[in-house]
Amino acid sequence: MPKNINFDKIAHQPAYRVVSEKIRNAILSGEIKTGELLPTETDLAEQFGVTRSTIREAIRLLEHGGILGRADRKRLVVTKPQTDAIGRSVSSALLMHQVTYEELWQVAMGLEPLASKLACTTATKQDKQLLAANLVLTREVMNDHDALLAAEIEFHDLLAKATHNSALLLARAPLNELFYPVAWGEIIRALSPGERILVAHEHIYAAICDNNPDKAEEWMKKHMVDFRRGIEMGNLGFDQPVPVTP
Amino acid sequence: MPKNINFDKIAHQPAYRVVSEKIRNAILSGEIKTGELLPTETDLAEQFGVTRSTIREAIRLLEHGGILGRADRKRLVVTKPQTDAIGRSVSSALLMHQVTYEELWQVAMGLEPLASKLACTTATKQDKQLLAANLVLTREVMNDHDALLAAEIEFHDLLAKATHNSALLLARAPLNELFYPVAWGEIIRALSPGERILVAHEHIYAAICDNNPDKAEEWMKKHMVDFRRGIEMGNLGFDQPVPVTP
DNA sequence: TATTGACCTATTGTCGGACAATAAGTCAAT
DNA sequence: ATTGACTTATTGTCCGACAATAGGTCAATA
Repeated sequence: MPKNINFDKIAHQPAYRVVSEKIRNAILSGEIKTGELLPTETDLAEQFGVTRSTIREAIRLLEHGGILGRADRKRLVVTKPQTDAIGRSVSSALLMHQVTYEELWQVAMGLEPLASKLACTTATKQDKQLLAANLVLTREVMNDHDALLAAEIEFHDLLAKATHNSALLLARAPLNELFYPVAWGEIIRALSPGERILVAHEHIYAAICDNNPDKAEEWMKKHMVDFRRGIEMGNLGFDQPVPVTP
Repeated sequence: MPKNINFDKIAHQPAYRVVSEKIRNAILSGEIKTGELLPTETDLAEQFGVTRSTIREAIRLLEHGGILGRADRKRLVVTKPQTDAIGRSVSSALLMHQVTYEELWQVAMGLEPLASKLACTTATKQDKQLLAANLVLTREVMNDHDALLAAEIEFHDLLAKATHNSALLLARAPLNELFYPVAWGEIIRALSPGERILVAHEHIYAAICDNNPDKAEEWMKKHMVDFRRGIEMGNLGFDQPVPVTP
């Protein structure tokens, strides 16, 4: 038996990780501000005392998280990660966990009514205008499946944006990315529920304009329950994993 | 004025992106299964017809999302992204958006009561045992601020895991990562609310064992409202951005 | 004046080769 | 069954090179 001495596992990080962390910290701590250009690769290589290849690997590591983007396709720039950028990572993760419609719906049930409620007090005039425009659009494309799907997704997205809550936006990113496109897509093709969708959206919109959080929340709940029924009636099993569709 | 002909912006992707996408698709489509080793860098370079450097950059791109990890610190292996891996990306994003306590609390209000409710029907014996053990631990470390904080965070984490809903786990990752550590940390140091925390946790646990979703949800809501009051009473403003603490 | 063109420069994307460090495997010795 | 010595495969890092191109400057042109 070994003595009961325990050494900590020593943490030998490869250089590209170390560099990546340092850059990440510099960005998060505000040392390099959003919108600023990152030094050129050659500069960085010199500063950190490593080769350009190493720097490049470090940069790639950050690029995926959306912290770094490119201004004009050449120089790298520090960016606020947009929800869709981060959403892709999350979606990949969920797909690999074989997330089911049921699971996503449960999250939607937690977040979407909340978004409706919050939007009542936070929505600006512009937010409301965008929502109104979306309603008009929805009515127009009622019979075009693809366009209707896009409009439906946009409505929920606009609503979430109207909360001006970035945490909420990020938390519901997978809904935009995975859930609605696939699930609503199926439902719309199978049941043509355009009218029902529009009615729900209109009530939610009205509630927001009336500054009536309870009503907004309530209608969104109804809308989501309706949605669930749609899935159940369609051929797609509610407890099935969401299929991979690139 | 230019003629109203519009060409699509041509999408010239650098090779490392293309390669990264191809590997990503191969993984998501199940062509390479979870747990399998990725071919060696030299192999990949040959297969794709690019240099090893390019392959490496492509790999780094995926590594950040947690799709790739390493089995034994050498060969790369395909992994299911764990919540903490993805959580770090999301947290970075939120920090850069200067997310406030208020925003995170709102999300918590949407997700945590939901988790409590769901856990009632999904928690296994083992889940309950873990929760019970956590309660014992909490009682023991009641006066040790750091340990209490850790136990409190663990309780919520265990609860979320008991739902066996990966979408929910991922959505609430930033709470674990950002919100609780910082906010609870402050509250615990300032108010020593150990007793109140324990009582709430015990009620939630009891509700789960009784299979009483409404009660579980209700107590979690109370718990979160309590939490909010704690923040408001402490010196940290509720509408302040969460500080960057690496 | 505003667009075009020619030119130069800085920076990224990609290549190829090189070598050290180190997991992993093999086989013999204890 | 563990240790040790040896070999091999693979990653981490370095160096140097070059093509492609975005950006800037400045003159020529309509």
